[in-house]
Amino acid sequence: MPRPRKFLESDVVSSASEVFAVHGLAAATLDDLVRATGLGKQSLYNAFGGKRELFFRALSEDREEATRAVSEALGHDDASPLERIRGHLLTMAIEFSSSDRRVSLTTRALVESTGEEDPLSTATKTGIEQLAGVYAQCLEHARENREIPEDANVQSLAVYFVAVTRGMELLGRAGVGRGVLTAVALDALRVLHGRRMDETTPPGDAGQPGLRGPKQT
Amino acid sequence: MPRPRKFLESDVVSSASEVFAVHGLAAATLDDLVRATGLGKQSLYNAFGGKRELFFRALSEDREEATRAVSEALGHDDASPLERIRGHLLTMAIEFSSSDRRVSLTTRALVESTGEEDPLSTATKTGIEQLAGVYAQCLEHARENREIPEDANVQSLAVYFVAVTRGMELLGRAGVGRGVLTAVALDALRVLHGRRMDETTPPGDAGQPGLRGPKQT
DNA sequence: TACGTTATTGACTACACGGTCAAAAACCTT
DNA sequence: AAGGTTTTTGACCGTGTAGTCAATAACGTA
Repeated sequence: MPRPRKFLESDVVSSASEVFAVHGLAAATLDDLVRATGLGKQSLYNAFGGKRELFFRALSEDREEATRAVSEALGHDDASPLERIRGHLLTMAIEFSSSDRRVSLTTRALVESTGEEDPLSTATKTGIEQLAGVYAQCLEHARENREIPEDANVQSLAVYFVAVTRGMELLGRAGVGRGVLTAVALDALRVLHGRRMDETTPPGDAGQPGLRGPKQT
Repeated sequence: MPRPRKFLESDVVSSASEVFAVHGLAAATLDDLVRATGLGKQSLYNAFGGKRELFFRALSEDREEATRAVSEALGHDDASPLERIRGHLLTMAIEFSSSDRRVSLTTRALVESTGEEDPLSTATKTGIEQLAGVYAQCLEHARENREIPEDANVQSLAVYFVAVTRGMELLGRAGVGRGVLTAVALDALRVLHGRRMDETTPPGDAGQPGLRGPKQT
């Protein structure tokens, strides 16, 4: 019998997400959010509880979306695991060099968090772990396929890829262009083909027939 | 004959830098700055012109300091170029996994800039180019020394290292520990030893006798 | 069709912020 | 010692902020 809402929470969160991605948590004003979502202040307040809470909702949606996207890109079986990682990184290069002002909410939360104990910080930490998990899974498959060296440390490589993509995101925002970012992505991939630094002879298993080499500028 | 100042501009900028590194530009209040620097508001205003201008001063000092530090780490000739890059990256891993809340002002400016035309953005862009230049120089030496493949693209690799360090910075802030970050750094270095993705036979020049292999967890 | 429940609306509040003003203080020169 | 110049000091101001309140509207049910 109560009066029903005129909006879908998911729509609101998604609009808010946009605002936060462009302005960040602190710099986004309630007015920005009101304008973007079409709701009144009080409705926002009733439904979510305030700017910070709304940000958390947006953040967790963003994390889900991000891991979903990566795990889809890495999970298709139309190509070998290694090829999929390669494709994914190239996609990221293009995405990050687009000129819109978006920054992933995870990165924003990371930078705006005020301390190790800040809920923002813990939320992003689990987000990063999720992401690394997805990479790790794909890398494990690659290892099973003998596409990467037997002794590769899948766990640290997974974190490595999270770091690289985060760095590419920042560089893209700094105005680094698509060509350079693509070259960086291809450079980053060479890790998967390298010998360990203390080895002088190559492992016996490495050739990747299906892949093209980097066409660096 | 005018009354002299009671402070050194460099001291003030350096204190302000600290505040900005912890809080960011937007979140740092003038009161924070007043407290940290010991000056009165008006003195700050006379000497610098306002929060934003002070941030720019701090930013350019930060850029100088950062490039100076990197180029020192990469410029010593107590080790081969490649060894120096390795040492530098490991140093960064330790630094970034320290638990203080600092974030480089360049990264902050990058994230807080509001548009491609924002002076913040252009300042950071040149900062990143400077940094990449330092890496490029060292990589060039490494190439001349035949420590990395002849056909390595020094320019994109330089940008790659900027991306990796930026990523490591973010991960460190997310609470990723020293061990993992070190492993990531070592992973990142493998790029310099890798074959191109379309090669199946190794280049003939690679062994690095003085270096230990990664002790990944 | 009337009632109870919840959503919506828009005016309101308290506050913290960046920035300013004018008076007082401190120094160097002459 | 006196004057001129600049810094310092501390009170002040307008603005924009997140958040609140009380009145009104809209719906399902009975």
